[in-house]
Amino acid sequence: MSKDDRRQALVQAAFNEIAERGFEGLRTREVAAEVGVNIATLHYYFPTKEALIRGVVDLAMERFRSTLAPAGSPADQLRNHLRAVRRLLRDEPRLGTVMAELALRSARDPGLAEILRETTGYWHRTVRALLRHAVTGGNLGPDLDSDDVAAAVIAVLISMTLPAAGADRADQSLRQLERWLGLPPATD
Amino acid sequence: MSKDDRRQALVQAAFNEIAERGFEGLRTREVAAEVGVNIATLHYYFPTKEALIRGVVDLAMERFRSTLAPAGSPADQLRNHLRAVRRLLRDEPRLGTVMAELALRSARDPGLAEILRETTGYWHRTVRALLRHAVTGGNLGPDLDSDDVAAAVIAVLISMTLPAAGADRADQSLRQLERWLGLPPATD
Amino acid sequence: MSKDDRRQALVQAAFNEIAERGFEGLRTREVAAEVGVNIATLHYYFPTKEALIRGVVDLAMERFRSTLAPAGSPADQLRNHLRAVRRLLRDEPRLGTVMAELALRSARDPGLAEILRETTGYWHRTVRALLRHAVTGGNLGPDLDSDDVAAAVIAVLISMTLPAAGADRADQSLRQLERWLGLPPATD
Amino acid sequence: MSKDDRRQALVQAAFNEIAERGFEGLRTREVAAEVGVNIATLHYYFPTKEALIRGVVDLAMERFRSTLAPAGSPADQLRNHLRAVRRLLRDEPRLGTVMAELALRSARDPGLAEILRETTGYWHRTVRALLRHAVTGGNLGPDLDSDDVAAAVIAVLISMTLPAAGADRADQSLRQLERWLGLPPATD
DNA sequence: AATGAATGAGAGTTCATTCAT
DNA sequence: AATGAATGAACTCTCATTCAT
Repeated sequence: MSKDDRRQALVQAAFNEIAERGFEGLRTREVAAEVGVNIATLHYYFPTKEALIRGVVDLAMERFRSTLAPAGSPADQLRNHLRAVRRLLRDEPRLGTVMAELALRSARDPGLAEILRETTGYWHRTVRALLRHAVTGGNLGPDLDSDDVAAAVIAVLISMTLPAAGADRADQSLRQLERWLGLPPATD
Repeated sequence: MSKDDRRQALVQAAFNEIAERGFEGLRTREVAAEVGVNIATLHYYFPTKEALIRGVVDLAMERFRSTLAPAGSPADQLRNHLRAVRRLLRDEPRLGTVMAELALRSARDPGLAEILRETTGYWHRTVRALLRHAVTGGNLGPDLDSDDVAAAVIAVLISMTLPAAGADRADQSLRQLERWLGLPPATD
Repeated sequence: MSKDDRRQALVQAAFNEIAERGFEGLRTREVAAEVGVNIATLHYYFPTKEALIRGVVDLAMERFRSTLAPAGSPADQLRNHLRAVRRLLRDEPRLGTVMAELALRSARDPGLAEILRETTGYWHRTVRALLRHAVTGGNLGPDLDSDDVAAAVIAVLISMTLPAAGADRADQSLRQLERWLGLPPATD
Repeated sequence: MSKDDRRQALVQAAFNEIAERGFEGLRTREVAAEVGVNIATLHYYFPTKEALIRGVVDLAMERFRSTLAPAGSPADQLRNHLRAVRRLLRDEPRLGTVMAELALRSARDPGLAEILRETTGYWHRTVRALLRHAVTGGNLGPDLDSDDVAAAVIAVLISMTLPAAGADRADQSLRQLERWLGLPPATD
């Protein structure tokens, strides 16, 4: 197993632990055990627990950002984006959980806060661009190309990372969002 | 200081600690110190850390539920509710943080999950009732009285408990929500 | 309840706790709870845990010493003594347990060691006197009136306070002792 | 120092602590300090205090059982056994104390009770066999080959683990036991 | 005579981190 | 590159004791 593979395995294990036990329950020994290596080996790859967490942040950000890439014909990109995010959070609920954990932690971690701010900003600009394309293409009313709409879209998607509402609520709110955007509701 | 006051002081201190350091950083000694009592005194009031956390759950739920009570004339109740929640989370950002922490923790704590499920259910029914009143009163189009709309409203409000978006984004998304609901945007 | 009765109730409760959990598990709060009084009340009667233990020592010694008093006709006193001790330990196994606990503790408690030394000495002299009477009365061979025999008798009886051997072993050893002493074996 | 040596050192230190302070006064930190390691190191070898105590049980049982092995010509084995046990308890009084502590604890610890029951049973059978050999060899009257005699022998020896009687009493009772068994009294 | 409230000291246990090998 | 062994610091929780009432 290459050095990089092992690094990734450790990060992935830490990711899983955070998803299942929260930062509250994250134990480096558990992470090492999950990968089947000694705790000292973990510290060989990541000098501190914090460094390991940085690795998890990078992993989560990368996974999420790869979903943001516009896909499909311009006319469909907005609807595809909503569906892609919903599918991501449904198929990989751990990612949503970890991102929510990171969001809460960012209040005490300026470096993390900056990273999330950048990602959120990029996401906002992406959604805004999708709105613009949809308006331009005649698929959306012109009043829907605004920061406020982008923020609302993102708000609904972000709320899906918290388990409070439940999966059904997530579907309902997303459906309504699509109605407000004038998109035919998703059915998958 | 009465026994009940001290209990409340301890719960409040734990609440503050969770808001500032997360469950990850909650330390009973810190809670006791914040109230100015010995750690043994804390255990005199709450036999275990978990019991103290239960106290925090009760406090958070009570604070939040007291905001749900409809206020103002029926025609204004929906708009008032949105504003009340936004104001609550703006004036008391700790409550939002704690509730998000609780939401994440509920994935590992069935008892807590049940409590949140109940509160969310109650909230949903409340919003749904407000929508119905608004439709009945002619302030809202009839298609807006649905579980989907209630879920969307709640989703936007819930997203405000996570710091990821930032205060500005919260305002934007709420303003757009009010537009979609046909309510004049809040200005305070 | 008179002051003295309450004192006695506390001592008895402590006695029971020692018998059931050993000094290892003796908790003043548990003692107070067993009597139904506040822990502070216990400290009103016994300023320290050690003082309470002294009370238990007195109680145990008194109970045991009252068994030592010769009973029956001189010819039967030796056999009666053996039977009385055996019956005491069978009917009140807690007393044996507590006395063994005290014996072990005496290694670290000179005051207690002195008390046990006195009691043991008194017991030894008592048994020795019983042996002498039996010899004088012609019920025992003259070689059985000695410190060695008294010590052996007491050794067998003391061993019955430890649960290691089991009740059957206690009966067996006592029966053999009676044989060696030329007493008809006990049958009850 | 090998891993096994350190384990043994910790067990031996715990053994010493129990002998000197009883289970009542057994403190893991003290045990670690006696060996000169950190308290966390102790928990590296023994996850819990109870596991450490199990180690002490094993040590005590092994030490005691190794004394039970018959030694010398068959004609002398019984006398040698008595002398060996007496010498063991005299030279290593801690072993007697620890075994008495274990005996008392066995009342609250079924696992320990089973271990002691086994050891006592084995001891009983051993003594019984020695009695049989002595009778067969003509060194003992035939009536002395019985469970009752074995039980009496063991009772006298067990009583020596309790300090109540004192060393002199132990010698006296053992001497008398040897007389009853028809063995010339020990003189060492 | 009795108690509720409070505490200092210390218990067993955990955990991220280090270091010699 | 990897590990077994070790640790300092800190954690939750306990307990005998005190004190104002």
